[in-house]
Order: sequence, then structure tokens, then C-alpha cells
Amino acid sequence: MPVEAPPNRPAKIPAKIEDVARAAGVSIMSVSRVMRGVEGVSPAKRTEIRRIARKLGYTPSSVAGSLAAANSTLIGISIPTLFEAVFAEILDGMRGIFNKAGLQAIVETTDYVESFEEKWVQRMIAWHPAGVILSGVFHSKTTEERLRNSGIPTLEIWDYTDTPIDMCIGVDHFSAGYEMGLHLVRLGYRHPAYVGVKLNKDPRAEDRVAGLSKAFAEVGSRIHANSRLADTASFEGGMKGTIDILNNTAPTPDVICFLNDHMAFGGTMECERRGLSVPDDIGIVGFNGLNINEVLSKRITTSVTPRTLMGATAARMLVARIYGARTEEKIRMPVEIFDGDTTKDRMKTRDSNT
Amino acid sequence: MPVEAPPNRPAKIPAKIEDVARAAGVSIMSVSRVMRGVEGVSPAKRTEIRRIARKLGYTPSSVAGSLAAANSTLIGISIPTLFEAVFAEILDGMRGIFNKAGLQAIVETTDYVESFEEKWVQRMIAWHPAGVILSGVFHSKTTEERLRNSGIPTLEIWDYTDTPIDMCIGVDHFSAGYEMGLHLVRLGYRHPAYVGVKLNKDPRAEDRVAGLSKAFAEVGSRIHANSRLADTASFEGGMKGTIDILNNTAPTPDVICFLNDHMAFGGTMECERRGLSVPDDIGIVGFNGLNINEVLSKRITTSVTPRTLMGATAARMLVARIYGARTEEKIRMPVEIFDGDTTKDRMKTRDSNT
DNA sequence: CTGTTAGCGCTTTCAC
DNA sequence: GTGAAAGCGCTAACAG
Repeated sequence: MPVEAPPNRPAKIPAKIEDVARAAGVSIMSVSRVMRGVEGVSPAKRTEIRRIARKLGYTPSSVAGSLAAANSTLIGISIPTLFEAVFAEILDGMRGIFNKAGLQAIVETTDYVESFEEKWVQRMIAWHPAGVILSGVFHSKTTEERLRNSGIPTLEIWDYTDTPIDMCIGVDHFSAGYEMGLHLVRLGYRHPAYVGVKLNKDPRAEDRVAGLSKAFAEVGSRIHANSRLADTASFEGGMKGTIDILNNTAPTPDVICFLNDHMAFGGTMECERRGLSVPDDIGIVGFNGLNINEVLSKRITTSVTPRTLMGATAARMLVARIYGARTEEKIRMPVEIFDGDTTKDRMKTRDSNT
Repeated sequence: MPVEAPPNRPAKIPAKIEDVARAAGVSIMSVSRVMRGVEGVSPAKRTEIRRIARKLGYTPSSVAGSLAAANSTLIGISIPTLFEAVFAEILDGMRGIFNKAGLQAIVETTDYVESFEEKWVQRMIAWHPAGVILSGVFHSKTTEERLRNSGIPTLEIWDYTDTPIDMCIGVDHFSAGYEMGLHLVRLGYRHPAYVGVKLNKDPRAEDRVAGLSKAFAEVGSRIHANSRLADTASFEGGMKGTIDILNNTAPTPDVICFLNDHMAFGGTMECERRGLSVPDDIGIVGFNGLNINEVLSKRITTSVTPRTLMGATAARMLVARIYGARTEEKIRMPVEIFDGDTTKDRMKTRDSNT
């Protein structure tokens, strides 16, 4: 005569604020106050309410709370991919700050596709987040408009722009590329090649390439070969791009600049496999200063970006804004060139072989 | 006479269902039906409502919707860290499935701290998620209890256990360690060392070590040296652990097993820096089969785990369960040994040097 | 310090 | 096919 066992697990009906109030013999407002940690409840009642709440396993519903209070503790974060260590580090920098502020991060990856980002923003807005973080400064018109109209504090991260939707913090990728270009020119390189990912798979990387080009143009040179085969900036992508360049370019470039250090490492492996000595026969340049560099016997020449600090600063900016403080709207972070072992001063060492 | 500009951006008051209903000359119920894609509205009204909704920039509030419908489209996912590529890959495997099912992932990292996980679970439950995914099978009593009582579909991932909270999918880490141990024994290794992270920083890794120990015990050997200095399973951690082992262990072990491939790579670099040839003087073993292996000239001997597939399968299990289907409760996934270039058959090659 | 009254923006239920 | 009424579980605003 009893019904069949339920399809899944039993699911106790969760206690609600009313149950706690009744059991404690107080009004639901007192329970509400205690649960939110707000003043205005006598110590005795407070203790009793806490006890009952624990006993009943009561957890206030954030959904109901957000609706009633017209606010939420959600922070929506959109990043292109988790496969680039960069974004994992940025997120790591944010985590602690958001936690301390009682905010909850919702992370989504867009794989560099604008339309994904657009849909995500719409879904996100529906949750009334306390703030939104977007990666990069390239977004669809609709995305920008929705965010502007929503009034939700919005922070663009990783790229720097003078005209953010709301706030931004990042590095100037064009300048970073330009500075590295100047450095390489100074070292005597004149025939650079570039290995990256497909054109639409990382717009900031292309900004860096433009900066690099400019520096070489100033000495009458240019990027002699490009390879953009890979979908992701992986070790393997770097290797394949290098094969592409070395097989199809004559004369062999004197330096290959990679989208990032992981690709650069893959490229280095390929050069050495072919008997090309780095940096004597060919220079290798990465980007970011990822931590693989800490164990390599030949440290990669690269531009070091402040990822963790950027994440932490970003989170602080957003938290400050959410709590109504006036904050810096735009922060441009510095990039530092690390002169590693995969490039050398070709002016000096031209006649002195090791 | 006008007031000062508002502190932040203007924040248009967003349109709500009522506004759309009024503008379209229908009841809010019809709007609700159209927005949810439910039957019961005439094509003409449907079109008109869609038009007005778009014109007004109306986005239904998920907060209100969840409260009224007593459900949500959130999936809470807890992972230890984003710094191990493994978890990024698992997440990547899930993404597409959840997107297609209209579910929204909320990812949190716990840094292997049980109490963080416990707090996170409580916060998460407050959002009435459609499902929860936890990494590993070690959780606080409170966490398990809360999840059980909530009736929320729960999936434990990465470790396998016969007694999950609800469902689980993962690999058997003890067996994985044991199998690798057998493999090394077969190759003739007898003096293994282990390099990992601090004891509380990765419980599954210790399961693998136990399996490894068992295999060596069967031939009367044991793990002769251990180093667990690092907080994270990084390249650098592997290097430092290797320094620790090589400086303080005599005689030098014939093989070092690392927590994962990245640590193993750091260790390899250190060995070569010291003039120890891999695999002739010392063997190196990793775990996971991470993609750095695809570019190395000496591929690391490792146990390959199916991360992306595991993520996708996990997501499918959870989605099926959420939609009420009967599903597999427990799935144990296979681990495959990759016999790379950092170990060799010591029986065969003892007298034949390359 | 405590409680009452009105919603928050939507969906469920049930009439028509 | 359509809509009115009654909440979902909580908090803001106010009154005692």
C-alpha cells in the first residue's frame, strides 16, 4: 500500500524562516535579523534563535533574499579560457578578496567567441549580479548596451582601454609588443617571425604583434613570417607553428616571437630537435612570464605580466564600487621585459663563439 | 537646481513582466508563457509579445523565477585548484553539456581545505542549485549531511568510491599507483623515491603512493625517500623536491615518482642540470599525461587519465539525474600507463649502453 | 528591542 | 487560448 520509493534521494523539506521563528517563539523578523547579522535583537533571543536554526538545519534562501532585498552577492566573471594559466592566476588573485567581501563568483568561459559572451551576459543579468567582470575590451554592441543600461558595476580586465564600458584594469598590449620589439632591435635582431593562434582566437595577441611590427618598421624591417594555425596557445601549438615557419620560410628567421611562454617552449623543443641552437642560431621570445620559466635551464626571454596582482586589484576595485565608494576607473598595469637565455646580444657576440 | 550626477552610472529601471504585458495589451501570464517557451499563446500574440519584450530590453529575472518555480538552473562546482590543468580540463569537458542543457555553472576553488568546501556548500545550497559537483571523496561530515538532506543531485568527481554521497565518477587512484608500481618493478626498478606536495594538499595523490608502495613491497622493496615540501603541484615544486631528494638521499634512488607530469618535468630539469642522465642514471615518472608531454623530446612515463571525457560524462550523468532519468550511480574510469622515454628496461639494457 | 504590513517579480493553479 | 488570484521565502519600512 505504500507508494514506490521516490525516484532519487528523499529530500527532506528544508526548514524556512517561519519554522525557525515558530520553534523559537519569536517573529520572523528577529530570525531574519539574526541570520543577517544585523543589530536589534537581544542577546538572549539571538542565542536561542541561533540554536534553533542550527538544530533545524536552517539555511536562509539566497534566492528569496535577493528578490526581497533587490540585490545579490553574485559576481559574474567571463574569461576566454581556463587553459591559459594567465586567467587561472587572475582568478586566483580575485578569490580571496571576493570571499572576504561575501561575494560569490560565477565563472564562465567564452572561448573567445563574442556571441557566447553576449548570451552569457544576458543570462547573468537575469541573476541581478552585484558586479560583472569581462575579459578584454572587445565585446558586441548588444553586450555593451545591456551592461550600460543595467547599471551593474562592470569591470573589463586584462586589456587596457581609455574608453571602458565602466571600469577597466589591464596592460597595454600594443605597448608591450612595441617594447619587446625595441628590445629585440637593440639586441640586433632583424628577421623576426611570429607564431600565435588563429586570428579570432586572441585579439590582444594581435595588438602585441602590431606593436612588435612597429618597432621593427622603425629600423626598416618587418615580421618576415607568421604562423597562426593553432586554436589554443598550447605547447603543441607552439611546436607546430615552429615547424610551419622553419619548413616554409627562407632564410630562417633570426628570432621567433610566440604568443606566450608555453608556445615558446614548444617552439624551443622543435628548434633543438632540428639541431638549431637557441639562442646562437635562433632567438625565442614568449609572453607573460609563466612559471615554467622557473625550472628551465634556458629561461625564455619574455614580457612579465602581473596577473595575480591584477586579479586582486580588480576585485578590490569592484568591491569598492559595489559598496558605493568612488574608485579609480581605469588602471594601466606595467609589463616588464625579462631578458632570458633564449635571446642574446648579436652585436657583441657576433665573432665570439662559446 | 538639479541634483548632482548620481554616484555611478545611471541604471535605467529595468523593464519587468508587467511593463511588457501592459505595452502588449495582454496579461502577465501570456508574457510569462512566451518567455519560457511554453504552449498556450496564439501565434499573433506570441509575435507581438516578443517584439515588445525586445523593444523594452526585457530580461526575465531568474531570481524571481527561481523563487516562484522553486527551482534553479545553477550547477555548483567545487574544485581544489585551477592551477592543476587537470581540473581545467574536467571543467572544459562539462561546459558544453551544461550549456546545452541550459544550466549555469558556478565554480569555486577550495584549495584542498575541507572547511572552505563546507562553507561553500552551505552558500551554494542557499541558491537552490539544480545540482552540485564536488571534487574528490573526502568531505566533512557536515558537508555530506547537508547535501544528503537537501536532496540536491550530487556528483563526486575525480576519485572513485563505492560509497558516494549520491553519484560518483572517477579513477581509482590506489590502483593507478599500484599499476604503475608493477610496471616499474617489471622494468627492474627497486629504489623509488616520491616527490609530491604537503600531506593535506592532495589526498588522492597519497592513495596513489600507497598503491605504489604495495607494488614495491611485493618484491621486498619500499619507497626509500619522500619529499612533500610544495604547496602546489608546480614545475618549481618538482624541482625543489628533486633537489631535496638528491641532496639528502644515499644511495641515489633509481627512479623518482612525481605527483604529476609538471612536477616530473621540473624534476627532470634538475637531474639534467646535475649531470644525471634520464633515464640512464635515474628514472622519472609523472601522472596524468598532461599535454606538455606532446612536445618533449624525452616523453615522461606517466599514467594517462581521461579528464575531458570524465568531465563530459559527469555532466551528462548529472543532467540526466536532474531531468529525472534513472542513471548510472558510479562510474570507474580507466587509467592507462604511457611508457615514455624517462624510464627504461633495466633488465635488458644493463650491459648495452646507447 | 520587537513585530506588523507590504511587497520583491515571477509562476502555479485554477477558472473562464 | 487567456487571465485572476495566491503565493514562493524573504526583507524594507514602519509602528510600537
